[in-house]
Amino acid sequence: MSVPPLCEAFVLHFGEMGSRWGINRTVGQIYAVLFIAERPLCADDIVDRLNISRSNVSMGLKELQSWNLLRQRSVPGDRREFFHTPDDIYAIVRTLVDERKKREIDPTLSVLRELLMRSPESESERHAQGRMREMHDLIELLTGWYAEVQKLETERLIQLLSLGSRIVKVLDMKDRLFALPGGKRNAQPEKGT
Amino acid sequence: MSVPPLCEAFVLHFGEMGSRWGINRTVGQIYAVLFIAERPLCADDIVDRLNISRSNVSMGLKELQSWNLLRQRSVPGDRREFFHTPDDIYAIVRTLVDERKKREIDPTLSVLRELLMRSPESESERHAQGRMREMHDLIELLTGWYAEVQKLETERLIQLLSLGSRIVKVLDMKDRLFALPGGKRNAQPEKGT
DNA sequence: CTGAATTTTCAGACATTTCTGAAAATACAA
DNA sequence: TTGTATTTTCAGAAATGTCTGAAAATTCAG
Repeated sequence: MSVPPLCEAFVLHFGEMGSRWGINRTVGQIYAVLFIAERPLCADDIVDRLNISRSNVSMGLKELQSWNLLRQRSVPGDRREFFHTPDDIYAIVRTLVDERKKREIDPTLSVLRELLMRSPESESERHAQGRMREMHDLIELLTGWYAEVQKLETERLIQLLSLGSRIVKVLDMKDRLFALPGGKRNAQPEKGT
Repeated sequence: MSVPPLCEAFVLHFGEMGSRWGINRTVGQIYAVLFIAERPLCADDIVDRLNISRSNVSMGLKELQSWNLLRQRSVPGDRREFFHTPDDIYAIVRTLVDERKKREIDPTLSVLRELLMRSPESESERHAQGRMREMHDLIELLTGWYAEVQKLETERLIQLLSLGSRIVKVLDMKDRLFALPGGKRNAQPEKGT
């Protein structure tokens, strides 16, 4: 591998983690190289940096593209394609989570929906269906929340994230505001509880 | 496979999804069987239901235990161990997310921390380190938020999740309360914080 | 202790995934 | 069009992962 030591450590780590992330070593390394590159890279740049075959790079790039993780740029007068990752790391994470949800959660949700439509034909099927419903409802709650949060601008998201569990205090405050004696929606803070 | 049709469909799906979830087919199926079972099962019960070898079940159970996904119960006068999944599906998801974080995120965070301590020895290393810092800071923000939320009781968590993006309205309200004319921190509900 | 019931380990068979080089396809300048 | 640069495809080699049966280990009643 022909990259500076610091970069090499990063790239190797991404390669090793690849398998845990459901992509393979090479794909992880290609992504890492692109992520830290100072400029968009063409396929041969990646071959040089990682010492892997050209065809492997081609397949790896295809894979990353199927995850919507790459942008490409073509230089006038140059026939090659240059690849880079988005600058905005928040956007990257949004994409990543979206894609994982699409591959790892949505199919299950749709199978569960289908199975919940069927009529159980025994006590054990009835029980199983109960468990499936619990799973279904929780996944819906989580993905519904995610869909909502996904709509927020980065600014708002950071605000929310920074709040952490202190969000509970805000929720409490809201509850108190809305739960005053003498009717709802009376914004006098002090009285209630 | 000797389970009712509805259960079979569920189990087969979990098997197929297994590879996307970073576990193998058999382990996915074993989990599925335990998840929908009406009572704790012993290893041989699983062999019967899935038609796989006893040793495979043994390894699969070990794997699931390493994920903290199983509870076991021993019946007096019976030498066998019986396995089951927790009843509380929220607890299951908490465990799942914890374990995935531990395996998929924490190692990266620690590598990033280490790499950010090093001194860059070239312009390209400096740039790479900048990207690593962005990644590091975002992961810290996300995992920090997660750690906070993990502390909430299920009740609170559901409240928060149900709110979805309407949380923003609550945040706005909070901002307005704290940003009234006449100095900061004046419109708080209770005086002493 | 012995011996039966049960679980675990592990070498090798089998299956799947990843990687390569060579060939085919594509894109485009001249 | 031809020729060259570049990308993609794909068959098979290499590597990795999964599964099984047999043997070893463990557990516990008697």
